[in-house]
Amino acid sequence: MLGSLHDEGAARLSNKTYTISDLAREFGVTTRTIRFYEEKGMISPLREGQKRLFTPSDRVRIKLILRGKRIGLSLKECIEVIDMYDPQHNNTDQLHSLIDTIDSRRQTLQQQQRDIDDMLANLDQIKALCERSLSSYIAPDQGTSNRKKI
DNA sequence: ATTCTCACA
DNA sequence: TGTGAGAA
Repeated sequence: MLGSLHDEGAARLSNKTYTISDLAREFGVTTRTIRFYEEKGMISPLREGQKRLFTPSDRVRIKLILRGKRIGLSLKECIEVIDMYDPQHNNTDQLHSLIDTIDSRRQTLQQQQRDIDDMLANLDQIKALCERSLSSYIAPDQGTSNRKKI
C-alpha cells in the first residue's frame, strides 16, 4: 500500500516486487503454502540472497492457482490451465482446455452427489429399522416403567 | 522476519 | 495438499 522509499535496491526500475509475507497476507494463505507451490514448480520467484522476490506475474499466478483451487481443481489442473496462457494469442486452446477441465470437475461432483444421496437413503432406511425394532420392545409394556424412582 | 529440511496426516 | 517444529 505505502510507496516505500526505504528499500535501497528494490523499487528503482519501476519493478514492483512482493515479499512472501506480502502475498501470504494478501491472499489469506500461509507463507508455507506459497513455498509449497514454489516447490511444486508452480511459481519461480526471483531471489535476492535467500529472500524470494515475487513479481506481479508471480502474484497473478498465485491468484489464478487459488481461483482454480476454489472450484475444486487439483494443483496439477491449475498449472495445466495457467501454463497454457499465451499473451500473444487468442488463447482459444487454453479456453477450450479449461472448459474440458471444468466439465470433468462437474462430472466428479455430480457422481459424489449421487453417492451422498445414496448414503443418505441408506441411513434413513437403517434408522427406520432401528426404530421399528425399538418400538417392538417397548410396546408390550409401557405403564410400569421405572421412572418413579425419585 | 525469512530460509531450509524432515516429519506427518 | 499442505502443516508444524527446529535450527540458522
